[in-house]
Amino acid sequence: MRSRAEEAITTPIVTSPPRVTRRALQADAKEERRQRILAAAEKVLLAAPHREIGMAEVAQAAELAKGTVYLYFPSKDELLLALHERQVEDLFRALLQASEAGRLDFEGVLELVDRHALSSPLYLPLAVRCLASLDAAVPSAVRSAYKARVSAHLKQTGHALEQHFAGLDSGGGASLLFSSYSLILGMWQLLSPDDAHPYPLDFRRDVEQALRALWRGRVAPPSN
Amino acid sequence: MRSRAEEAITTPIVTSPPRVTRRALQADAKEERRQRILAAAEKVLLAAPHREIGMAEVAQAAELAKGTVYLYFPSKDELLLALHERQVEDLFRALLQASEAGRLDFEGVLELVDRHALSSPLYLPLAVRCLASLDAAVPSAVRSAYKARVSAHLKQTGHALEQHFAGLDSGGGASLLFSSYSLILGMWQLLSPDDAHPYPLDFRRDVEQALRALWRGRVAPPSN
Amino acid sequence: MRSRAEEAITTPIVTSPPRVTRRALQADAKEERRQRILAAAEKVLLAAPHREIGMAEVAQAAELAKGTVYLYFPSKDELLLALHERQVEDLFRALLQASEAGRLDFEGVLELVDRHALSSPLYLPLAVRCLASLDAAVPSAVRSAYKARVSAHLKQTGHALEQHFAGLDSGGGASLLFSSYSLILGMWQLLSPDDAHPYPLDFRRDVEQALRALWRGRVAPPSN
Amino acid sequence: MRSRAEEAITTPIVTSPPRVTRRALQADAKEERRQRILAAAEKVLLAAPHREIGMAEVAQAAELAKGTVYLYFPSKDELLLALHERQVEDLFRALLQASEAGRLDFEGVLELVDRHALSSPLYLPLAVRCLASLDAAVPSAVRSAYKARVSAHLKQTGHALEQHFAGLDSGGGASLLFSSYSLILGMWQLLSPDDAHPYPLDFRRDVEQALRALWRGRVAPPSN
DNA sequence: CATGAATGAGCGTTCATTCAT
DNA sequence: AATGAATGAACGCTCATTCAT
Repeated sequence: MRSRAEEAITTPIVTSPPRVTRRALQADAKEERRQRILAAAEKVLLAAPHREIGMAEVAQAAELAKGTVYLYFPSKDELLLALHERQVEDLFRALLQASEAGRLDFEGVLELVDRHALSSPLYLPLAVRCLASLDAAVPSAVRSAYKARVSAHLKQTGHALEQHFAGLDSGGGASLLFSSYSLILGMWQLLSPDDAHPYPLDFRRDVEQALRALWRGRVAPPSN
Repeated sequence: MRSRAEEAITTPIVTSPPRVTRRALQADAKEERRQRILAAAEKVLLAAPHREIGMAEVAQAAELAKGTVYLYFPSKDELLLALHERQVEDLFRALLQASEAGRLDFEGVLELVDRHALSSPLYLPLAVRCLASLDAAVPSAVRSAYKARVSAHLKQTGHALEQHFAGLDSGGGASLLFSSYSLILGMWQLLSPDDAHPYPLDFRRDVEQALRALWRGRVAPPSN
Repeated sequence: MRSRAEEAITTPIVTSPPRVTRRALQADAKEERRQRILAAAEKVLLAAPHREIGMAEVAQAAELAKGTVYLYFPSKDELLLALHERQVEDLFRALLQASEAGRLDFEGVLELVDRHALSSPLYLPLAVRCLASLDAAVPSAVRSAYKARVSAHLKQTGHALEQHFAGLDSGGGASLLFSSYSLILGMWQLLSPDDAHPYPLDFRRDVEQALRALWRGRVAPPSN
Repeated sequence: MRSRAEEAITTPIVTSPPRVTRRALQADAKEERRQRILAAAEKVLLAAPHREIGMAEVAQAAELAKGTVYLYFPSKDELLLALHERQVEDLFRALLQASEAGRLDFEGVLELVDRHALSSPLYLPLAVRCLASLDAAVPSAVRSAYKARVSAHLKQTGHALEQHFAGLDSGGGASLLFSSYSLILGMWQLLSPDDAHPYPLDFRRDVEQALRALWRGRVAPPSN
């Protein structure tokens, strides 16, 4: 590593930009790179949602060297976890927006879940893969932080849900969301991994039916 | 083949074999050896339910050579699948017995599910692992056969379930079992993979709560 | 193993056949089995002349157990060598017959070589395979015996050849046969191993051309 | 990149790198490493020309990790093929040089063939091994490219040969070279694989005799 | 003689990660 | 910060041969 003195010599001219701005710019650039890598991983994964992808592929798709990827993500598992979390947050964001628009009823939630997860060729395979690696390969600090963030989303959206359904007591919203999510995850694993039955055939319908029952058992019976 | 008389002469005293049969020539001895390998795999897996085990470990635990294991199972994935299926069948068998004893209500099912799956350190991790490998690594013929067997169990137990709950129409029993199973599988993945929260703490309770809601939404409301 | 006394008891009736005949019958039966195994190996090999075959395949094709094959051939290499030698002897036998019929000129030899080796999908691949294993995997005693037998054939046929060509001195016939054989073997390896150029296209023609030159260089110029 | 001045400061005394470059970053360094691996393979092979070598041995001999070898050669078969081709090219290069020096008569060719192939403990065993694996284990694109390169060499040297021998028509040179090569390859397999008769005894003499006949049959009779 | 279950050494290849440049 | 060459542990599977039955 080069000493400060050296640096002063080799970068003699560019002195100007104020510290804060510079840092901010760098931070922006860094975040941009991160997103670019995630986008690359997503692209690669979309081409073959089931196959386990390699870091070389991701790096190539991001037009970066393999080593560079490791400057932004400490491991493959955490890279994939970050991608997964981005998708989770997209879903929660959509749910919150629906909540603000007063459309957080069963149909509204189902539609968003369908759009973000059920119909995405990526969401559920990636979710399963990441959950499997969570405790085997991810440092516990990272795992805990991830779980805490998801919990917070869950709690927040759960609260919103409780506004819409009188039958839900405090915490009941988060709990309902959680079990709904579990249900979807489990059903996908039991139904989807089959080339004979491509994705959306019965899966969408079966999930809807089960979710409807689950919600009916929790809150005042929905339309059905 | 030697006559009984001869046998009496040449093996005069020792009636039962002094040691475990070294070679499995009869069909039942072969089945026994198969089970022994499965037991060995189970033992190895129990020591570290999360880690991916190797065939060498299994062979060693079974006191057999690596190649011998491959006489009984064509691949690691199919060995694990067989182990998983054995556990699945144990559960279904227990459910059928409960059905015959007229105890196939929610509490009865929950208790059996708890005993066989929730409380087993093996069942759910193995289930997830096998489901993940089902389409990636298992020949489609084997996959289809496995699915068909499980479907048959599901249908049979579903029918039995429909006897107990007037609210279930034909096929509703299997469907309810299926979504219950999905729910458990999903919740396990979301909750369990954490060394900080060892298995049975909240998991059991949360699963019960969610299952109860699911069933309540499907059939005449259970006790709760 | 059973004692003589036991044998006397368990095979009480069949006493008659004279020793010699019996041995001869057994020897015949044994030889028949040997040939049957060789035929099975040939059949398997014909199905895929390039692939390395397994003893299990041979045993199955011979409708015998794997272990039984080892009662007749001490190893896979020697089994294949025996098969190869049988083909070599077929060729030599045909050459001798041609010699006795006075047709051991170039055209006659070429025709027989073509029929037995060039046109056979088995001969040359097997020859190369066996030659490769000769010193690596075959006991030296077996190797020497094989070489001696082939040398004898070579010498005998060489002598016959010398009758037809005044230009050949003593030993020249065997030498010419030997180099002809080498030429064919080498050309096959350089030309054949290609899916793009299936066997008989140019190979036959090129071999003939080269052989003709070789013979022309040795003896009084042949017809061409 | 650091300026010369800087370098002078940070690495004040030692001018040339004290040890072999650890990383091959430049194209020529990469080529050098490729050659080093080939040299290592050659060394290992020389120790036991018949035995099938392993990549681990090659890597160890090259003082590299096993994985590194795979950065330069996609498979063992292609590594060996590259080594073989290097030897083939050495031979063709020598033939061309002889041609330019006007010494491409029979004696000249024989001497070069002797030096490069017959007397090398490596050349012919490796040639046979590579020819055997060419269609079984090498991607067809690689195979075709290899064959094309050898064909080009053959054609070029064949043309040169035709200058020296009036009796050779167009294409006759390549054809003569080709059959000569076949003859050598075949004779080596028939004669050499024997520990009782180490290489150079009769082999050299027999090859010469056969080649002489082959050439005599093609062109104006050489001295003999 | 016949069987076929059991053996176990042997190996090429991948790929996440590191670190010299 | 960026690169990409180097690393090396990890592993499932085959199959010729043996030998208990």
